[in-house]
Amino acid sequence: MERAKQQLTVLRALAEADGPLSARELWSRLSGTGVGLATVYRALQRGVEEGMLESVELLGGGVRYEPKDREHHHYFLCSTCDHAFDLFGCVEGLESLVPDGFQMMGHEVVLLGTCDGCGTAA
Amino acid sequence: MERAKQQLTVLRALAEADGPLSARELWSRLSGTGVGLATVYRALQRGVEEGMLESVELLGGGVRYEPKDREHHHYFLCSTCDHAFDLFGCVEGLESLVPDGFQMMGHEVVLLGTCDGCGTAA
DNA sequence: GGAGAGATGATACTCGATTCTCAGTTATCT
DNA sequence: AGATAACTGAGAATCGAGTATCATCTCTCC
Repeated sequence: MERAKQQLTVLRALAEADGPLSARELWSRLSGTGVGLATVYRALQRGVEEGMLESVELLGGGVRYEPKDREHHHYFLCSTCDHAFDLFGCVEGLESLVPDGFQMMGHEVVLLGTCDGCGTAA
Repeated sequence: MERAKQQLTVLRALAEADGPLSARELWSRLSGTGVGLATVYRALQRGVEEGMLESVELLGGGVRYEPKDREHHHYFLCSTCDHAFDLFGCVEGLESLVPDGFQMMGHEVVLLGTCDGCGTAA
């Protein structure tokens, strides 16, 4: 296997994904390539430091990563396969929910349900 | 201190809170009462089993708990004190974000920013 | 070809969250 | 009061995520 290029392998896999991936998810996708878990973490960390990746936190713990060049978007979390999918578009009227004295600096919307594959398979 | 009533103490503290609390948060609020952490976890677990409590997961890991009798609502997560506040009201237009073939069964909206206390103090 | 720097995989380790264990405590029933 | 079962607090044990370590490998430069 090639060395010194694992970082690229990691970034590429992330770019090809249809949503943010956790370190473990990413690692299992690269399992055939012999990349170590530590390398995945290192590549992700470096990617974030260099501004190429962004870490996102969704429900259920774990941090996931995705390329930073994507527009503002939200996620669909499949309760069956636990995979997160990007959703493009946003919602309105969030400001009206903010109580007096609170300052909203961002928001996160996560839709829950079953994805295409899991819903069909069931 | 009274025994056999710690479960009630825990449920009451949760009912009086202005948002979902994590086990630790709850424990620190009860620190004066001598309730043990294990007891807090036990009370929460029993509360969920008996249908009185609901566990919610927000960004940033940790599971939080709140009484199940509350209406559909969302949360405001303060990035300074890391406390979650209930927000009543909801948003529209979420269905339009769902891709073909996906089935939405629920949604979660979390507003991020600084709460009343933290914003004022800063 | 050889030296040095950076990258890598395997694994040990750390840290926090949650659960388990156990002996002592309390309420209930007789 | 005595027996029994449920409850409790403290601390040990467990588990998973993420990090640190280390010997090895690869690339670059000389």
